[in-house]
Amino acid sequence: MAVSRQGRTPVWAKIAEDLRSKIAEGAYQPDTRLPTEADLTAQYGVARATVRQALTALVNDGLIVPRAPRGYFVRLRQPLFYRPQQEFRPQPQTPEMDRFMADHSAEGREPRQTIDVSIVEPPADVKKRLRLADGEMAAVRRRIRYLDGEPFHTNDSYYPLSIVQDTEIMRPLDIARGANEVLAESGHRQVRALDEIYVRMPTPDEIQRLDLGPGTPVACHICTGLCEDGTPVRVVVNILPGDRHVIVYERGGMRGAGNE
Amino acid sequence: MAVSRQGRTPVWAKIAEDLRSKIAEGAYQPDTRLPTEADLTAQYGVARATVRQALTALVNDGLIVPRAPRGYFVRLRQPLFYRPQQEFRPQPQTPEMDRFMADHSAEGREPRQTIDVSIVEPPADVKKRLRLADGEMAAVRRRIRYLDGEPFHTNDSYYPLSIVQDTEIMRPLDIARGANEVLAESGHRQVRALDEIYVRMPTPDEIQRLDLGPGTPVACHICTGLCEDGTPVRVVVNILPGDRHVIVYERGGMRGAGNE
DNA sequence: CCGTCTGTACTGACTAGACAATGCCGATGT
DNA sequence: ACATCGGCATTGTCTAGTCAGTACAGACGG
Repeated sequence: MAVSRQGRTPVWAKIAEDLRSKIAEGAYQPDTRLPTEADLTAQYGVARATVRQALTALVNDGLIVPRAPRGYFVRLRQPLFYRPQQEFRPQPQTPEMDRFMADHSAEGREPRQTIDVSIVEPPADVKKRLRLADGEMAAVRRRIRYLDGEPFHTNDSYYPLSIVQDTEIMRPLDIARGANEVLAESGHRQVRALDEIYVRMPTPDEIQRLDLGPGTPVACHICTGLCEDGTPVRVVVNILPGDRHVIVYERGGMRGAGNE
Repeated sequence: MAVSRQGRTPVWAKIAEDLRSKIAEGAYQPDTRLPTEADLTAQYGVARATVRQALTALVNDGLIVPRAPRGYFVRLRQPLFYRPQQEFRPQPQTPEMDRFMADHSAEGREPRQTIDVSIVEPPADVKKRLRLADGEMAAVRRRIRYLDGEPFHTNDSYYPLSIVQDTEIMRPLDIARGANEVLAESGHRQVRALDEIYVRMPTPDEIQRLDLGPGTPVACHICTGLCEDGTPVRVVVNILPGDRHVIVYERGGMRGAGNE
C-alpha cells in the first residue's frame, strides 16, 4: 500500500496545499464548511490519520477552525485597529488616517471590560522596566476588554505601589479622565513612552483568558511610560490576538534624509 | 471552548503540559535535547502516536524544534530590535552600508542581503495603499536580509512605476544614500508614514523564503510613505519572524489628556 | 592517520482500526 | 403546538503496528 516515492513532499502536505489554495481562491468561502474527514479520506484514497494531519496543519496555520462535531470551517478574520499612540493623542491627525480607519471600525459593537486590581510582586520583565528592587511591590490593574461579549484583548497596567497608593487607581472601576491624568495630578506626568512588540504563540493562560483557538498568534505589547526625569511610572502589558487586531502607528514630520 | 474541559483533559495534553512546565522551570535548558519519543512512550505508558501528539502541540506553540533524526530540542529565542522609526533619522557616515547593516554589524554579526528588482502588477493590498488603477504597474525591490547566513526578514518595497522609472531605484544594488533620498530628489519627498502591523502565521511562501520552523508566527509590517500633499509614493511590506524580532517604537512629547 | 563504510538510534510518514463525546434533526409523545 | 428523546454524522482520542530516511559514531581498511 505504500505510496510510491513521488518527489519528497509528503502526501498530507499535498492535501493541505490543495485545500489551502482552494481556500485562497475562494472555492471555500469564509465561515463555510469544508468536506468531512471521511470525504477527503475517500477522495484522496488515504487513511484518516493522513487527512487529519493535513487538516491539523491548516488549523495550526490559522486557516480553518474545527467545530466538533459539525466539521471544519474556513476561518474569517476581521481585525480592528489598535493604536498605541491614541492613548495620548485622541484624534487621528491626517485625512489619510481617517479614510483608513473607516475600513475596520468598531462602530455598532458593544464594548465591555472587567477590571481587577491587586497588589503583587510583578514578574521579572515588568520589574526590570519599572526599575523595582527585589521584593518591592506594584499595583496592577488587570483588564479584559470585550466586544459584543467576545474577549478582545487584555491590558495589565503595573504601577509602583509607592506612587499610586490611596489614589483612584487602586479602585477597580473605570477612571473617566484616565489613569495617566491621575498620575499627572500627583506629580508623575508621563512625557515619553517606549513600546515593545513581541510576536509569539500564546501561553495556556492567555489561551484561557482570551478564549483563543489554535493557530492564533498574539502580539505582546509592552509600554513603559516615563516622566520628564526618565523615571518609569507605568508598565502596561497588552496581549493582542493576531486575528482581532491591526496595530497602527502614524509617523510625521520626517525631514532627515533617511534610508528607505 | 476553554470551559468545556472540566478535568477531562486528554492524555496528550497532560504530557504536553508536563513537558511545558519542565521547560519553563528550566529542567530542560534551551538548545538541549528532550527525552526521545520512545522514552516518553515508556514513561507515560501510552502509544507513540499519543506522545507524538503532545510533542507536535509543543512544536506548534514554538517551544520545541524537531531535528530529525537527532531528537526534539528546546527552542531558544534571541530577538533583535527592529525600529520602524529609525529609517527616517539622519544617516550615519557609513556610505556603503544600508541603515540595517550599520545597526546590526555593531553586534558582531555578519549582515548580508539579496536584492531583486522587478516590475509587477502589485497585489491588491499594495495596490489599494498606492491608489493605483487596475492594470497600473509598480516597481518592486524585493530584499531578503541575512545575519550570519541565516535569513532574518524580508523587505519588499513597491513604488508607482511612473515615478521611479529610470532612477537608481530600478537597479538591483544597494543605494548608499537610501531610496527615500532618491525619491526626494525627484520631487517626491515623504513627510508622513503610516505603519500597520498584522500578526499571523506565515504562508508557505514566507516559510520557504525565511526558512521558518513550525510554530513561528510573523509580524507583517506594512509601511505607507506619503508626500506633503498626501500622495502615497511607497509601500513597504516587511515580514518579520516573531522569534527574531522585537518591534520598538519611541513616543515623546505627549501633552494631550488622553484616555489611559 | 585518514577516509569510507555500515550499523544504530532516532524521527517522519502512513495504515487500519476502535471507542468516546456531542451538536443537530427528525420522530415521537403529550 | 411544543417539549423531549434518540439516532446519526462527525470530530476527538488512542492503540499497535510498518516502512522510510538520516545524522552520528564506531569499525574497518588503506
